[in-house]
Amino acid sequence: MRLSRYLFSTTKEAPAETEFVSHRLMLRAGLIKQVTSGIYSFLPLGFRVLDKVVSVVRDEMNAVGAQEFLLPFVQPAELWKISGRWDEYGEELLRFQDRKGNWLVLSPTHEEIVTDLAKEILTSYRRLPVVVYQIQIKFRDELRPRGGIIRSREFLMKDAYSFCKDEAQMKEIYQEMRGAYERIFTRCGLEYKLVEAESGLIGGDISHEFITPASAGEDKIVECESCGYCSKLEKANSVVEENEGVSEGCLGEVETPNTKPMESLISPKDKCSVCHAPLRIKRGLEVGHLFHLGYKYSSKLGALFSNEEGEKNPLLMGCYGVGISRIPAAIIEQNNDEDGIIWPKEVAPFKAVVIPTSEQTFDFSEKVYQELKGNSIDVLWDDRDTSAGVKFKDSDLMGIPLKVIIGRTFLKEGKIEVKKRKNGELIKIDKGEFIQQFMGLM
RNA sequence: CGGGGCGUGGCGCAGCCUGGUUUAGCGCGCUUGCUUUGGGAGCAAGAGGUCGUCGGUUCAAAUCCGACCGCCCCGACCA
Repeated sequence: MRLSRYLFSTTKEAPAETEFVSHRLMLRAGLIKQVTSGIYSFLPLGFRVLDKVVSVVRDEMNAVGAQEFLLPFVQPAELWKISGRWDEYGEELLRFQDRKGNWLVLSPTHEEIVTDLAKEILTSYRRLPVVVYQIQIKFRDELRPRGGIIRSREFLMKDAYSFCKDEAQMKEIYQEMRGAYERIFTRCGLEYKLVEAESGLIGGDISHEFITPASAGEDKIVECESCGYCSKLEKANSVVEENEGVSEGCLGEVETPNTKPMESLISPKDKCSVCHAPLRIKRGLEVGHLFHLGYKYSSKLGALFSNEEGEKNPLLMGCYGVGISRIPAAIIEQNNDEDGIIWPKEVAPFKAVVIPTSEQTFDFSEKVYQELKGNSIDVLWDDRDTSAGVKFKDSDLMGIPLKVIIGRTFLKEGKIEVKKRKNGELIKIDKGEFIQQFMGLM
């Protein structure tokens, strides 16, 4: 893509009240633009990142046999009345009427409609288990949207639903999904913790969250300094040590008669209930959630299947969410410096930007750009008529992993420079060996 | 929903307290020209504003008062 024709805008300033790095940088680098409270446009650059995240998620979901489909964003009130959530959900559920006066909702999640679908098709144990997923807009009329895309009202989510015949099958699927999630977040360059969590309004008994450490996060997690025990603050257990310094290190599963649910705060006396090491509180951002839904929706909506004995039972359900539009923000929270964003390779909007810094190298820079493009590299060509400094600053702000600089070093030594965003490392490559060496850097 | 704050060219802000000498200002960005060009260049000349909306007070309102709308921040709640 030639930058002179790219719909983007970078700025030196962000509004004073934006307090999170990710929010500031997303605005400054021109990834998103706020339209109204909690609702954002993704500009081409931001959309590319989002799209990369989507690809990773899709890839890993497909790999564990989940099937992609698409459910409606606008749904009739009826199914919500049957499940009971028409009354339970409160004002977060945005409701409105069509011209005929029928009530509709902008879907905040899709359990009702997917259960209704499963009810028609999954009528026999022979067809189970099944996992379906979609990548779709959700709307939750949040009391208070915040942090830019971190907590928006309209957001993009991957939600998967599993239907099983029994607990054993369910457990298997749950583990597969967990594995897929671990790979998703690793590929996105995110550090994460898997913690036990509440399942809230979605329902169900077992629930785990993938929390990524970020000061912008809304969740507080408790982490053991020694054995890796990790939990949401409100679900955490601790033991109060009577005599200090008894046990050090991780002892694995131990009987802990003094175990107590943690209150809202931990004191220095609260120790890990597993290994008795000190605990600490961190802020984190929920990026993924696994729910064991049980029979809540299938029984209410009458989604029954026949088992081996010909008996009719409700489908055993699970659901699995990934907050896709939140992930770019989470990545930025963990990957930035004073110059801007530092995208991990897999989610970078472009892998490289070709920068001519002199009029005499402009034509040659286009050749290099075309050659990279010909090798299927997502590459930008900064063909703008502006100073080298501006090009470098913009590239750094936007977080492009590699700068391909063609300027005075090329004129003097015939060498193309490649500079890494992450550590500033500068590599000079001979014109003739450029492509081979560059591909080696990818 | 409770508490706090803000709405002024495309973006970021000042001006408001103490109404009129302000033709509504500054920085960034934008346009044109010249000089520049390896880390957000310089000079010169320009374009661009119903000061959120409606109403009130006043000889006079960006400025004071009221209502409304929108947005942000803290809290409770949530991917």
